[in-house]
Amino acid sequence: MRTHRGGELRAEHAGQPVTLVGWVHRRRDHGGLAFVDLRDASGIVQVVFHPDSAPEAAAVVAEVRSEYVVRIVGEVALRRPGTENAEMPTGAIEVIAQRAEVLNASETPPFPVNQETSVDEMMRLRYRYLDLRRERMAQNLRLRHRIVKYMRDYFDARDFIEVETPVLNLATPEGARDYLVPSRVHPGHFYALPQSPQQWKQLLMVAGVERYFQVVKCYRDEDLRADRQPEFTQLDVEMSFVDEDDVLDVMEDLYARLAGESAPQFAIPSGRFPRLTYQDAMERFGSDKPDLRYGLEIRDLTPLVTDTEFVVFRSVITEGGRIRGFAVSGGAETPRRGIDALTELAKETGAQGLVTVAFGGEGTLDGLAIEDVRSTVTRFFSAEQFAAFGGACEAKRGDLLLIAAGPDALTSKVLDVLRRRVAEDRDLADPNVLAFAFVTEFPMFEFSETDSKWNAVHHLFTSPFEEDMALMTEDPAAVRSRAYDLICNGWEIGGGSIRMHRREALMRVLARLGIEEQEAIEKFGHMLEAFTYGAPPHGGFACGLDRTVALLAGERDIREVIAFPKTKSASDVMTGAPQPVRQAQLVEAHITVVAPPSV
RNA sequence: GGCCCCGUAGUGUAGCGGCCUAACACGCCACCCUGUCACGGUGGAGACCGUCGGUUCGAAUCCGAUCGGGGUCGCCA
Repeated sequence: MRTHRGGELRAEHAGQPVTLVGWVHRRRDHGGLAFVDLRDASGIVQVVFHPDSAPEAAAVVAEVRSEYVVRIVGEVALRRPGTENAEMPTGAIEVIAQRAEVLNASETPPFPVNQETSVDEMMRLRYRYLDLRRERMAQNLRLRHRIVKYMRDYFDARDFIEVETPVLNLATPEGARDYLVPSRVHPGHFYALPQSPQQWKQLLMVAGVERYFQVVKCYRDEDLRADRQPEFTQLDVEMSFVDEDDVLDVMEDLYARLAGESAPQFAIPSGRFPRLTYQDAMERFGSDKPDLRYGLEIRDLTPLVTDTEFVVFRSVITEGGRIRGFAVSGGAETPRRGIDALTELAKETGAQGLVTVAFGGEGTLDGLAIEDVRSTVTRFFSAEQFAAFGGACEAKRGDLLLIAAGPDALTSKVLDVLRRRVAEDRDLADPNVLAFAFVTEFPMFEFSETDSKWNAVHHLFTSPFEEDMALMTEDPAAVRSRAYDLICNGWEIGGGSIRMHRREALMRVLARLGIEEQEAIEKFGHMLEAFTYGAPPHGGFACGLDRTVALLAGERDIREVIAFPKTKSASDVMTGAPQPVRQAQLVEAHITVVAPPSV
C-alpha cells in the first residue's frame, strides 16, 4: 500500500518515487498551488500539489479535509531554497504529488487533532481514539511501550522469568475493596480480581522459581485520584534468598538505568538513591513520600519553648505533643493574604492554627531585635527566643517560619501539606530533576479507629524485624516491618518487603490483626501449608507502571499515559461501561440486584 | 461518604440580575488567492447558556435540587 513512512523521509530520498498513506494533518490551499501536511505514525511530511502538472491530484486535494485518510503517489524533492522548515524533521524535503486518492473521508473532529490545545477531559475520553492521534498522547503511548520493553529486557537479562498469574482469585479480607466476579458454576460464589499477585508470587518462590517478574493488571475498587485508576498496571517482582539490600539494589539499578535510557532529559542527583527510614522521613518532612527536590526541612522547636507562657504551646507539650516548624527562605515578604491562605490550609488539614514568624532585614539573626520580628505570637516570646527558633530552622533574616503544634501525627500532616504548598507557590521543585529515594522500616501495624483494631500497614505477609517481634503484644505500633518504598518527586513509585516465610511467624501476625485461627486457615490455608514445605526466604517489590511512565513523561496524571482510562467515577465514557445487564445474564450468574439504580 | 471547583456555539473562553434576540478566538461552510507550513483575504452559518424547580417585574447571571466532570480528605494491605 505504501513504499515509505512519510515522517522518515529525508534529503537523501530526494528524487525517489514514493507512495505514502496517512491522515491529512493540515491543508493549505492557495487557490491553485496547495499543500497537505500528511501525518502517519512516523511523523509529518509536506506534500505539494501543482494544479498544472497534476490537475487530477489537485482536484482530489480540493475535496480533502482534516483527518481524511489519503494515499499519495509522488516524488521526493528537495525544497526550494528559502522554503525549508527547520522546525520539522522532514523540513528539508517535500513530496511532489502526482496522484492522490481518498481512502476514507472524516467528519470534522470534535476537537482539534492537529494541535495541542486543552480540551475537556470528558471530551477527550469520549473520543479517545482521536485524542490518541494527537502528538502528546501518541508520544506517551510510545514511551510507555519503550519503558515496558526496557523492563522486560532488563529482567530477562538477569535470569528473571515472567510468569502469568490468575485473574480470577479468592477474595481476601484484608486490603482494598475487591472487584467481584460471580461464578456461574458455583451459585452464590464469587471470584475477586487481583489487587496484586502478592500470594501467587510468593507461591512461585516456594515453587523454586527464585526470580520472578510480571507486568500485570491489578484492580482495586476504591475512590480514584489523579494517580489512581480502578485498574492499573504493576511491575511485580519477587526474589528468593535475598535481604533488603539485594532488592533495593535491583530497584535502584533498574530505575536509574530506565530513567537514563528512556527520559535522558531528566537530571538524577548523582550517586546512590538516598535511603531514609520512615521515622526519619516523618521527622524531617512529615511525609513517607517527601519530594526531595527541595529542602524546607522540619525541625523540632519543643526544647526551646518548654517554659513558655503561650498557652497553646504549653498545653500541647503537656499532652505529649511537640512544636515543629520549618523555614521558608525569603518568605518574610509573603503578603498578609498569603499568610492567611497558609493558615487556612493548616486549619483545613486539622491544625488549630498556624504560628508564623517573619524576620525582617538581611543577614544573620545575630542581634535580632523584636522590631525585626513580625509574628502572630510576638508578645509571648523575646527576640532571643525568636532568634533561637530561627536558628533551629537554619533561618536568616528575610525568612519566614511556619510552626505547628500538636501530636506528631497532626503536625506531620499539617507541615507536609504546607511544605508542598510553599514549594508549589515558590516553584521550588525543579521539573527537570528526578529525586529518587528509598523509605525503609515502615511500621508493621497501624491502629484503625474505624475498625478499632490493628491493621497491616503494608500487607500481611511482610516480615517484622526479628528484634521487634517481642513488642507485638504490648506495643504493636513500635514494631517495624522490613518494608520499603521507592519514592520520587513526592510520588510513591513502588514498594515491597522481605516476606515471612515461616508458618509460625505468619500465624502470630494474623493473630495480632485479629484474624482467628479458623479464619486464617480458611483464607490463607494454602499459604500456611505452602510455607511448611521448605519455603525459601524471599522478598520483592511492585512498582506502579502508570506512575513510572507518567513521571518519565512529565505528566501529573496517570490518565495521560493510559490508552483507555476511566473517569473518577470508574466509568468509561466511550463505551458507557458499566451498564445494567440483561436479566438472563443475571439469572445465569445467580445474581439478584437488591438496590437497582433508581430510575 | 464529607468539603471545594467547574458545566455558555464543534472546541477553548468572555459575560456573573435588565445594555445578551449572548461576545471573542480557533474550527466549520462559501468565494478569492500558484510557495505555504498556526498561509492570507472577504462573507456566512452555528449556542437560548447541563437538567429540573424556585426567587424576581425581569436570570446565562441569585437560591435549591439533580446529573456529569475534576480536585481534596476519608479510603487506597
